[in-house]
Amino acid sequence: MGKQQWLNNQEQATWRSLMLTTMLLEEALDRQLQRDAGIPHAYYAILVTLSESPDRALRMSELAERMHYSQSRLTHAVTALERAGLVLRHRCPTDGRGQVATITDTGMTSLRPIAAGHVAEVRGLVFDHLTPDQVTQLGDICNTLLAGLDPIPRELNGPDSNG
Amino acid sequence: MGKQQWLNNQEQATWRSLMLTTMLLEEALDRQLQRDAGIPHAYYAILVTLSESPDRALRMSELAERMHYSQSRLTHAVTALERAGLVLRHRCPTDGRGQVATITDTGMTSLRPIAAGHVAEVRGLVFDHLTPDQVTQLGDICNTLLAGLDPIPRELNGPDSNG
DNA sequence: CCACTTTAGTTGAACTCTCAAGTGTATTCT
DNA sequence: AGAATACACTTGAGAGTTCAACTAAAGTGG
Repeated sequence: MGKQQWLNNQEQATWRSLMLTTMLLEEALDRQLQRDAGIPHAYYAILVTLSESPDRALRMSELAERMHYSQSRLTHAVTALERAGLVLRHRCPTDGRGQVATITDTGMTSLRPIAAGHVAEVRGLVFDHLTPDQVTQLGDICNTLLAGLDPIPRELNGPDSNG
Repeated sequence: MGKQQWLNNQEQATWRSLMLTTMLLEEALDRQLQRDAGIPHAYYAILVTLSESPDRALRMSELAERMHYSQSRLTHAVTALERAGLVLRHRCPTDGRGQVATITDTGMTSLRPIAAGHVAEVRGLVFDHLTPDQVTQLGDICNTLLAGLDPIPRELNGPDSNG
């Protein structure tokens, strides 16, 4: 009746490889950053996003949306980064509810060597092993899957279809 | 000198897509299993591995190695699964240090519908969107990366090269 | 202007995982 | 056999995440 229910052998093998690869890759990235910078990968990503933003600052909600983190996750993370002196938080001037997170000078200075080490790890674990064609294939596959995974439409705010 | 240090534009875009894809995928799998079965994806994987093993049982260390989990992680996980009545633990008869984890009848019975729901999720999020060629490409890419990521050689215990 | 609802963000508890230390059982070496 | 070492597993503390309240400020409609 309709859709096939189970995975065939090739799909099953691919699935197990994919799950193992993503697990080991995330662990390797976390280990490297924790060892060399004392922060997890998720926190590093926050610092990078802030460093690339105008005035090195973003509203908490805007930051959460870009990172695809929950607000709670972001609050906890920014609290930790603030304790570490890498980020500052202050009230938003135009909206009394809002907070603006800013990466500090210390944060910016720390980030350069951390990013270099991280990129070296990414090259060494991923891109050094793939052909240009494979990079293209991987990008295409991920973008295809993102269309189904990402609740937020990318590149364009679709018109609301309900209401 | 020598190796290129930074990622080119295509690599950077691919990398961001990959990180986002793996994050959203893991989150979706965890959410579905937590909602429908009350356990996280990592625990589900343990149950599956046990259910496929002879006598539905494995030594803790053997299980940890197959899952690529730390022993500590596995101990905590099995403790939780035992509390839930899905797994049992008892002393290994041939080695007083060892423990053998067994999936219970309850665990086996619960697993069938849980697995069906999980597979449906995997199909719906991944394989329904990919062409057969893409599945092959993805499998090849993952296996390539695993060679560099996986400390344990697969399919063959290589001869020990030290000593 | 005052209730009602929405939005922004925080909080705290529960859970999972990591890391370092600890317990107890084999194994090895002399 | 006895000491030293290695192995299997557990424990507990700390960190990061989720989830369900909760606080407080905007917006909305009478």
